[in-house]
Amino acid sequence: MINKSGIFSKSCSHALKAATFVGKKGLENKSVKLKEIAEEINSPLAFTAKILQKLVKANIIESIRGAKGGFFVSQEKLRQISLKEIVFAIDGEGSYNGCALGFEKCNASKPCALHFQILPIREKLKETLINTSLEDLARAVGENTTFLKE
Amino acid sequence: MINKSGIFSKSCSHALKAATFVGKKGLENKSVKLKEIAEEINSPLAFTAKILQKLVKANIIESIRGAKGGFFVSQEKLRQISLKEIVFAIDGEGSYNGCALGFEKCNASKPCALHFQILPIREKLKETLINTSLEDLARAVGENTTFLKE
DNA sequence: AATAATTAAGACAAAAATGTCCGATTTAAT
DNA sequence: ATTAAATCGGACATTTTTGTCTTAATTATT
Ligand code: FES
Ligand code: FES
Repeated sequence: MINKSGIFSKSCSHALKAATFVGKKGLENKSVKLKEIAEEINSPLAFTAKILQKLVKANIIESIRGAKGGFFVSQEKLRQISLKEIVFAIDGEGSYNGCALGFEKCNASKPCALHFQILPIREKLKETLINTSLEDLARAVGENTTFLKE
Repeated sequence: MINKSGIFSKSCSHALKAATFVGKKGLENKSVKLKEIAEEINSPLAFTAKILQKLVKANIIESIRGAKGGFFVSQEKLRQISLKEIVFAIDGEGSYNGCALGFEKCNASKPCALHFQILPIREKLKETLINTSLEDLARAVGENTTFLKE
C-alpha cells in the first residue's frame, strides 16, 4: 500500500533485501549467516530471522542448520525466482491483484471508482515483479550499482 | 503498500470513496450527511467521520455543522482537487515518493536494489494521481460506470 | 560424547493502524 | 429559549503489523 515507506510493507522490503543479499553471496556459491544478513540489510536480527524462515518455507532460499550453517540460494534458483515469488511469500496471494478500493475482488464487470486509473499501474507492477529475477537484483548489488542500506 | 487490499491503505481507500461520493452529490450542488456517506461507501460510521474530518481540515471538502448539516464540495473544488491531494491528506507527504525498500529518501545517487524497477511505476502512479480530478471519479460514479461498493 | 555455533519455533511485547464511544459544539426549526 | 439534528474532538478499544526473547533442534568440530 502507499504509505510513508513507499509501495511495499516493511516485512516485504526486508524480505526483498534479505533475499537479494543471500543471492549476492549465492552468485559466488557462498552461504551467509543470519547475523551478517541482518547487518547488511540494516534490519533487526530477530525480525530478519522470522522473514528468512518464511522465505525458506516458500522454497525461495534454503537454510543450513547447525554450526557452519546459514542461508543459501543456488545460482539456478537465483535465475528461477522472480520478485513476484518473494512478494507472494510475504504478503500472501493476490497481493498486487487486489482492488485499489478494497473490493473483495477486482472485477472489471463491477469496477470500483479507481479501477480504470489503477489497472494499468498494477499491470505494469505485476509485469515488473514477474520479469525481474532475484539474480537481476543480486548482480546489481554485487556490482555496487544499487544498494541494500543507506 | 502492496497488501491484500491492494495499493492503498484502508483509510486512504475510504477517503477516496467518501470524497467521490460527496463529489457526486456536489455535481448537483447537494450536501450529504455522514450517515448516508458511510452507507454508500460501506465503511463504519465513526471511522468514516474521522476520515471526513481529515478531508475537511485538508480543505478538500467542507462541512456544514448543525441541523441540516452535512458535507459538501463545490463544483469548482471538484475540478481543482486531484487524487494526489486526497492521498496526501490521509497518508501524509511523500507517500508515493518514498523508497520501495524503506530508505529515508529515494535517492538516485544511492539507489536501492529496486530503484530502477520501481521508479517508472511510481512515476506513472504519481502522474495518474495528479492528472485525475475528483470530478473525474465523481462523474463516472454518477453515470454508474464505476462503483463505490460491491 | 561433549561442546559450540547455528537455525527453528513459539510465546510474548510494542507500535501502528483501524475502529468505537461519548460529550461538546453548532445550527435550524419550533 | 428549547429542542432536535448534525458535525467536532478527544479518549478509548481492537486488530494487525512489527519486533523480541527464550528454548529446542541440528550439525561441525574436538
Ligand atoms: S475493481 Fe477496484 S481496482 Fe478493479
Ligand atoms: S532509492 Fe529505493 S526506490 Fe529509489
